[in-house]
Amino acid sequence: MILKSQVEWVLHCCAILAGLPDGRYLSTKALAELHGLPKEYLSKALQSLSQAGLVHSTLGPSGGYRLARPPAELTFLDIAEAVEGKARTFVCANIRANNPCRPKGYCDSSPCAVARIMWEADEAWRQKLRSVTLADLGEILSQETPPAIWNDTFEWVLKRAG
Amino acid sequence: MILKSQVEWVLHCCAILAGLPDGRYLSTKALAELHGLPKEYLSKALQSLSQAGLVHSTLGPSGGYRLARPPAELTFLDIAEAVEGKARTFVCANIRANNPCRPKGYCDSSPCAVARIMWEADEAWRQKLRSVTLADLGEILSQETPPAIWNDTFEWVLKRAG
DNA sequence: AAATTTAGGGATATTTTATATCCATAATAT
DNA sequence: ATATTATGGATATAAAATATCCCTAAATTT
Ligand code: SF4
Ligand code: SF4
Repeated sequence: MILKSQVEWVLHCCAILAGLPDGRYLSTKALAELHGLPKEYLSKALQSLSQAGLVHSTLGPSGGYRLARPPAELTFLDIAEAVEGKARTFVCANIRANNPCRPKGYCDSSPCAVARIMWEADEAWRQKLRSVTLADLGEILSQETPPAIWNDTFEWVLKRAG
Repeated sequence: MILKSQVEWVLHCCAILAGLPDGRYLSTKALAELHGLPKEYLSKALQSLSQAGLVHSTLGPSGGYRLARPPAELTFLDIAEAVEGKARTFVCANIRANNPCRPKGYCDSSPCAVARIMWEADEAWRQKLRSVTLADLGEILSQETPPAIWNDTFEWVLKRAG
């Protein structure tokens, strides 16, 4: 069970978008080039963000994406779910229904303990991701990244931002 | 990102094994029949449990599996990891290394904030599963399952246990 | 001693998901 | 007008999950 690589991609892209000045847009092309990713496929991931309402897009030259909300209001969970979907990782195939000792037509009123416990673990994962915002990430990255690289990167980005 | 269905299978199987009297074994055939599962493929899942040291097996007629430890010492995490593997769900492809603004040969000392946060979420999932044992599960199931079904099931199981 | 039953492991096939590319379209900027 | 962009559909490829088959060695039953 491994997350799509698109999750990493869009997290990095959002971190960049979070540093963009108000009103500026950054294109798929620039984001793909900056991260060394296949442009067409990254585009699908960014479209997922757009469909989830996390980013706003605009067309034409100087077009691209910007965040739809302030970085403090965008969580890791928002972003991960946009790409990965909101489905739980444990899907219950209801195999207890196959138990030959069950009366025919017996219908279980609710999911059993196995499913509930697995879903609680899923929720713990979600809760952690819900507790971290893009603003938090930006703060950490700006502290940890060597200033030279950090500045060069945003200079590079601004040169390409529409 | 969805867990293998084998995870559900082995959790149910372990719940049954946990109710087995000391020294008795239950075969793959019986476990597959009880849950309505493909015997050969379930066998692979049970072999994973065996390789992880969670169950003990014995050959021949009246052979099969029993738990290797008391139910209170077997956690959901033990069981899930035996089948699903211990790898983290977020794998870092180190795409920041592709950043054209980085000096050539620059080597990042440690994983960045994105990876660390995602790994913390993984750990929250693990922590929840680590906190629930087969003994806990057995207690809940025995309370929630209608007594008639519960008793019939273990009668059925004991008739087939070696 | 022979026949039966079992776990274990290897090989292989099928189905589903993830990854990736290509193209047509409409909107926007210059 | 021309160039550039997001979007969505179609399709192709690679990888993983699901599943079956068969052989072996060990243990039990007869
Ligand atoms: S016992 Fe629980 S996990 Fe298993 S099939 Fe039923 S509801 Fe799903
Ligand atoms: S920035 Fe973090 S998540 Fe992204 S590639 Fe680097 S270490 Fe991995």
